Amino acid sequence: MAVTMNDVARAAGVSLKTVSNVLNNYEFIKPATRQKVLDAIAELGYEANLTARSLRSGKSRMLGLVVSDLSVPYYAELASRLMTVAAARDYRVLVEQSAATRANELTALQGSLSQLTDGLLFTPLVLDADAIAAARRGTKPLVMLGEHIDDPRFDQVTMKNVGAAKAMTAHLLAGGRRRIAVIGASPGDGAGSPGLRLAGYREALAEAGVAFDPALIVPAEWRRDGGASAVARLLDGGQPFDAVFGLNDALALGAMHELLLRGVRVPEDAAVAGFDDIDEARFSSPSLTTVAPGMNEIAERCVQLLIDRIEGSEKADSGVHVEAQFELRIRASAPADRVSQLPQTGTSPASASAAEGKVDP
Amino acid sequence: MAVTMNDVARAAGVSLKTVSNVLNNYEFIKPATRQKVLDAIAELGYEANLTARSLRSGKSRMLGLVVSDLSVPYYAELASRLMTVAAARDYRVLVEQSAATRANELTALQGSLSQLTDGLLFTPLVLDADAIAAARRGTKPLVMLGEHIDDPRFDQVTMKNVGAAKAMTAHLLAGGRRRIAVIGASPGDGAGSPGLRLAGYREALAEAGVAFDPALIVPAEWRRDGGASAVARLLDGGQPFDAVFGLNDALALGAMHELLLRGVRVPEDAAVAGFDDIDEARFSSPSLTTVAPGMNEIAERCVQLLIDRIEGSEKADSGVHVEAQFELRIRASAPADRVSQLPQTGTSPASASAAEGKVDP
DNA sequence: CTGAAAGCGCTTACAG
DNA sequence: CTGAAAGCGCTTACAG
Repeated sequence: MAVTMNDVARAAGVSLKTVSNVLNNYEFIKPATRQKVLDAIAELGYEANLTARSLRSGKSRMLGLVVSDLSVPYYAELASRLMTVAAARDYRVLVEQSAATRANELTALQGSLSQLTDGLLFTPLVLDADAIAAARRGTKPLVMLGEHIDDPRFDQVTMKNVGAAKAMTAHLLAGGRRRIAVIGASPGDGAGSPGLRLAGYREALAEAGVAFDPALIVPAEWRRDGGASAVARLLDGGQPFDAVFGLNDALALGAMHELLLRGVRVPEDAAVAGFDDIDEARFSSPSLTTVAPGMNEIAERCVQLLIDRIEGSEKADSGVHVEAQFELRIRASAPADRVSQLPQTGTSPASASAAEGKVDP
Repeated sequence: MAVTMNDVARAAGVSLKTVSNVLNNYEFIKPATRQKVLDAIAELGYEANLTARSLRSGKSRMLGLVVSDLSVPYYAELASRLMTVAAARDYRVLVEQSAATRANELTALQGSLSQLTDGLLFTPLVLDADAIAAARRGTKPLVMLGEHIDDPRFDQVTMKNVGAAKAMTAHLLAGGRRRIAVIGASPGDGAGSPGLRLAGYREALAEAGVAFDPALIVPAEWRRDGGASAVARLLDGGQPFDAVFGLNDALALGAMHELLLRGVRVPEDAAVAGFDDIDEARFSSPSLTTVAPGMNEIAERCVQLLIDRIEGSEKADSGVHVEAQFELRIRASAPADRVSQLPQTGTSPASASAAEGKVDP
């Protein structure tokens, strides 16, 4: 029913191979022959059957993207950009959600997703480098996204977690904050985004001569509700603090929501900072100070790296590691200068018993 | 290199067809034969080549999803759910972004997306029913999402736009609001989400005996920044209002951000309501009153309808139309009772000159 | 520069 | 219940 290459060949009076040559931009074709073929294609409305091409050539021009949950704003924004960047090189992106479970991450690596695609952009959250190396079958390219893995065996595109968290912490310290709670990590975390960002926090504290207090490090699921309940626990525990650093924006926004609900003023009683600079951060009330981790650069570099591996133009023997540049976005939730925000009031540490809220958005 | 059906057939001592029969759950196979085949599959680690299956059978077990922009929270949350629902029926979802341009919507309908998938979930924003009917090639099933199209030729899954907007407006009126600004529509809008939601708003006003004032209807791009700038124009125009109904949550959240920035108290000076109930709405400050449009139901019904069309179990001659049930989510930005919020202050209409902001989150 | 043939790995009539 | 053969629509060596 659909028009095939055979129909085109017949209409143009050439062989199948010649049509294929034209479609694949083979260079040594007589202009007249090429034109005959192009005319026939246009006249018949021929479109190549991608499935047949894929079966024969072994290439699908699809990239797989594995994230835990596409409804997480950071992943949604990343996926959207990845699709746009990939489309510019004539690739599609096929997304798979892992729900951050071991079984699903293994399936993503071994199952039909990798069969359907030419390579994978993988954000592992539970599998470690050895598990991934062991699970991997075949030789299709694999680029790691995020910071859970840091291993010379793998190509990897990340953000400057340590440096960015350090810069943000330094910003809060410069604003006069001394008891900065961290939401989304455990004191002992070493690897992955939580551990790296916590390390940056500690470096900044050390340079400023501020003691590290493990009581200020509050574990939480990296979602808005996780941030909210972490702050609730912090306030209920009576631990004084004058700033909250959510290790991603969802945590920070959830934290800010709970603070305001409890009557803690932001930024007067407690500054709030996040990490990711999702679109929502600009429009929260107060707007959220956060780290812009260079998402555009991440999207471009990882698609480019993966396609270069697929097409063989990137030949490095060991893993290529790319780190995107970050920027701080200073907004109302944690302004540069604490004093200028509060000409008359002065500062008081936040607590569960803070008075009626008053917010400067 | 990969294990093929032929290898399995040889190992099991049966023909290719028998292996195929086992894989496709053909019922009349001797248990012993089936077991031999299953053993061989397990031993060799055979996995069916989906591309070959797709080429031969003409079915890919992929659904196409066309939205304007996957980074829009509503679409991200919808896509995430669609994937989960589809996966339960052993289908994948391939997403394409149209950027709400005519050219891209046509491409999505005619191009390689429809070739790669067994059917399309399509959210048209610029194409109308006739254009879609004309552009459509072949006979692959197509289910419309959203309200831009309402045409008996097409299957369609929508929300109760009119009823939900009417209920929300009635809620605002019941709270004592009389000058309710609408963000995201033009006074003349008739069709699509803006027109339908505006119609619900007008019905509620009429039933309450409140006059419709076109000066309160403010057009805007359906994004956070659109909501913010629409409110800025409204305030700058000096038009008094005591509530803002953003026709989606992004608009409402952007509007709320701008109100608070200008010192307009929410909900004291102006209540704010939205539409969609994205996750963010629960965690804004104040939390956002909005319409939950039944996204789970929408996701389930549209995937089910599309797959039933693909597999032939849905045989209706004309378009099947499904409307999901909605619920109001009453939160702090527009509580049920205005007076209880303000025991001592009373009400004053918002204006650009409103005094220093004070927010009850 | 172009053609005739083989084959990617399945499913699908068609026999038996 | 199972087998041998054809064919989905391409690309890829191999000739010439």
